Amino acid sequence: MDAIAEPPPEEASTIADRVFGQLRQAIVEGGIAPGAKISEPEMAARLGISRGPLREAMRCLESTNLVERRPNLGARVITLSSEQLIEIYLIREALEGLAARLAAERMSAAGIADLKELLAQHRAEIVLECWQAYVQKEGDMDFHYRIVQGSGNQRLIGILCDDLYHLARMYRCKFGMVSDRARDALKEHELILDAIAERDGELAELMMRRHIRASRRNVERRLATDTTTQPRTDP
Amino acid sequence: MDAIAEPPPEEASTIADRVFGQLRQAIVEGGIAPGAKISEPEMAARLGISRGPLREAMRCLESTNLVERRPNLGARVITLSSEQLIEIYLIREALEGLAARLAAERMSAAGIADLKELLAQHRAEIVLECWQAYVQKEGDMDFHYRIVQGSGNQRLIGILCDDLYHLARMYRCKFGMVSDRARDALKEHELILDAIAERDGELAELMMRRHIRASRRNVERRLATDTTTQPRTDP
DNA sequence: TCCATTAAAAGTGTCGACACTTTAGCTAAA
DNA sequence: TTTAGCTAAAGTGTCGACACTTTTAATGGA
Repeated sequence: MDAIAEPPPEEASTIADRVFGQLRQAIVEGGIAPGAKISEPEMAARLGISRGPLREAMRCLESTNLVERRPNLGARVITLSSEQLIEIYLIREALEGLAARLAAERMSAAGIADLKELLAQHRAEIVLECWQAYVQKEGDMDFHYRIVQGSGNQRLIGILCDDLYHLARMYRCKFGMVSDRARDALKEHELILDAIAERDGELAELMMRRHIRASRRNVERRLATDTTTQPRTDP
Repeated sequence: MDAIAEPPPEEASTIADRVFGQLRQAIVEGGIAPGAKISEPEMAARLGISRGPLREAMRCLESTNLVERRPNLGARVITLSSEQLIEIYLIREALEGLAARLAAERMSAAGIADLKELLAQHRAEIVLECWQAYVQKEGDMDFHYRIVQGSGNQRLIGILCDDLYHLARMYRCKFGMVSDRARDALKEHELILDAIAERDGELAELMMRRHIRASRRNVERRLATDTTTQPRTDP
């Protein structure tokens, strides 16, 4: 198996940066299993680079909480627990609520129009019966991603888009999340966008928090009852 | 001048980790000026190490947003703007509000007792007329730090204690913040702690958000009127 | 057979050296 | 004098090699 993808079209000017992106993608999408040890000589050989840039990339992965490193013992991909997933939902509720409020105040009219188009497209997909794909595929994250971008708060964008969203995606790839909440989620997205379009920051924040809270409770319910959503423990 | 402190008592087992801590402290406390370029050969020589571990430490500093690195151009300490300071306050309001709510639900009785003692000590200091020191010295941050720790949310702790608090301290070292809000802040702290002690998460969150909002507005007011709090632009 | 000791192998941490890029300074022409 | 081009210096990015630590395997004794 070839767990690490080829250098993506947009080439980073330095090997360490490129490898960081490659490894992050491989980890998030499951190409490198959670808990797996990453041997520096082996990985460097597989990537055709030396250990120097690889170690720099590993440091970045450690800083973004995708690998855990212990001195003299090496690095392992983090393992996913349902507790950590809930932790992330709680943080997202707080931060994306803020993002929605700021987006309502500062997002450009063009950005809002784009989002309306995106939601229209999602609505069409749901009607076409392939609606399971809505939340499952990156449609949901795409919506959230754009609102965070629209907040204009660079540090907020960094925390959510550079760190938490990759983790959230990792969970989605690991647990086979097939959401039954697509219709509700789309409706909630529309309410959020309406509030943003009317520049009602207070309402946008309230709606976003309620939306993420509903997602979290949905996950909590599944975790409590459905054993198939437990993380697989690959040998 | 010797901008970089000696290895702190608690020795990290690897050079890169230790140097990361040293450089972070030097940057936060102003030993290395904002905007200053960090030359790898020069810094490595000053620290008596080679460039390998230094580069790893720089990568970590970049991940924590304390330095900005551009390929082939080197790394510079970030510059502080009042806009970014406000960004941080907004994020803290959201996240520490969450932390206060979780702390009210999960903090140990012993932890609450310790906090009460801390506030009593702060109250005594204020009465002793050296009350300017309260917010200025790390007393304020100490209180916030413990509440975040009390939340038990590991990822929340990481975001606030590993990243944002160092930035906040950097701002405090740079702008000569002599707060006139010590008495108000202490009162607010007491209200927050009361809510936590009564396990009233909703109220604790509300009070914490209000407290941080008040701090932000205080800063905004100063930034608007007082030119002495503008960041110094060292040559 | 089982456990302790020990030697070898693998792996991480660190260093010095080299290639390529960027910058600074200098020369020369307009 | 100014500016364009060129050259040398400095700096970053990358690599291979070595030292020390951890793990594995083997050997020996009980």
